[in-house]
Amino acid sequence: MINKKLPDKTVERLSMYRRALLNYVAAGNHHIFSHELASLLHITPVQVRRDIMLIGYTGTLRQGYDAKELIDIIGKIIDTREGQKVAVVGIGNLGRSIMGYISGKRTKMSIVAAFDNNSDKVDRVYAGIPCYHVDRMVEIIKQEGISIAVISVPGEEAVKVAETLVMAGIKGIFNFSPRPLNVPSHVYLQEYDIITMLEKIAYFVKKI
Amino acid sequence: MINKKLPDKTVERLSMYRRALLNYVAAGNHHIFSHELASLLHITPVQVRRDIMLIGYTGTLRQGYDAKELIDIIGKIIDTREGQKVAVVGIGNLGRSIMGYISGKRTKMSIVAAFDNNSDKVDRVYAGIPCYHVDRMVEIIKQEGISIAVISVPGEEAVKVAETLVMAGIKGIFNFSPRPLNVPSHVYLQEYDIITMLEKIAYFVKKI
DNA sequence: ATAACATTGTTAATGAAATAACATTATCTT
DNA sequence: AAGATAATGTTATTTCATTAACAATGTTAT
Repeated sequence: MINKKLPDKTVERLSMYRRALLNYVAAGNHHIFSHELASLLHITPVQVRRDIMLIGYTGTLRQGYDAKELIDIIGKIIDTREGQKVAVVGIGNLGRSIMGYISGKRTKMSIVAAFDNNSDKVDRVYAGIPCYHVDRMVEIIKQEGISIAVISVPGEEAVKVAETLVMAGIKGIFNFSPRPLNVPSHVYLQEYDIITMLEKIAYFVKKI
Repeated sequence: MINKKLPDKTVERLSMYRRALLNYVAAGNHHIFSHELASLLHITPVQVRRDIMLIGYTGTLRQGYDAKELIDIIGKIIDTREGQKVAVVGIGNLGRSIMGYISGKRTKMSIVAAFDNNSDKVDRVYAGIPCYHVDRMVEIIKQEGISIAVISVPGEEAVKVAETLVMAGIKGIFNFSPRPLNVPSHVYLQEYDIITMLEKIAYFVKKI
């Protein structure tokens, strides 16, 4: 189908389309128009159609899109057949919150390991996920075939953790710490700095 | 100085510049070149210079920028004199994590109230912040003059919470729930969907 | 059967962000 | 004193994302 990389923002929306569509189907619906899907996400219909065009799916003129088919196509784009394994590094509130979000959801991703350097947390189980000491990161990541890691440790530790993750062969890193990371180009890095985003809101609130 | 709105991404970087500069100054430094600041954030020097140009500050040719001055200027842009008050709605792991991030930090923002609908949590204090029942949101927000709210409730409750916040006169909303919100244009909305971002990483990891 | 309509799919235009190119200038070297 | 250097500040270009315009077409109404 499409082997070309999709635009960043389109991929984000595909994930959101899928979730909205799963609800929609669960409510007993079958077909959906671009303007309906758009209104579920509060975006424009044309953006929906454009995204759907990019993934090579086509609807029908008077019925719109078949919701189930669209869900499947999006799954083929985002998921891998076997599912991707995720590790969470840093079992503070944020780490636990992410573990809670995902474990038990019907996504193809699964969190299979947590890491922390606090011995009180090591060898316990959080949201069904075993917690190991960070010293065992490389070992476990290789052994389990984990491809994605979430960094939710304090800033001071983030750089070191990232280096270890890269060394362990991780493919994607989701960094919530406030330290900008530097990773080789074969590792996909997504950073999100909550404080910065709050400060951005503060700025625009001032301007309103 | 500049009364024109700055670009979104520039504001984000300003926040990150400031934090990097605070460390830099704390380490005893005084002046910084664009390429040094850039390397702290892993971005390009030209982007740093452009951002700094946009805020109307200028460095000196052979010394670069005065770190303290730059910190002050950024403060004038982002902060308000009295500081902005923030509420967190939903005291799950994510809510607590955000409260922990901010309370006690040297930012001008302060979290002054938390809300939850779980009576076990109401009337307790988390990270120094009192937790009220969601039914009292409008009252407390008005009384305290809270301008920004973080929504960290489960999806099902998010829409209702947002409506109440808008009604209470909130100016900025930071939505972590997976439900897209719809707010009037005088409210600044920042949404972040953690699952979606993880799925995006999954996609790009596949593509690498 | 024809016209009006509602919807999709696609191309074109616009806007925002990042990058590149380059002009300027204070300092240092010789 | 003249030239080289290393930095800034700014304009121009490119790239990416969104929005607008519109052509194509199956369905419904008359």
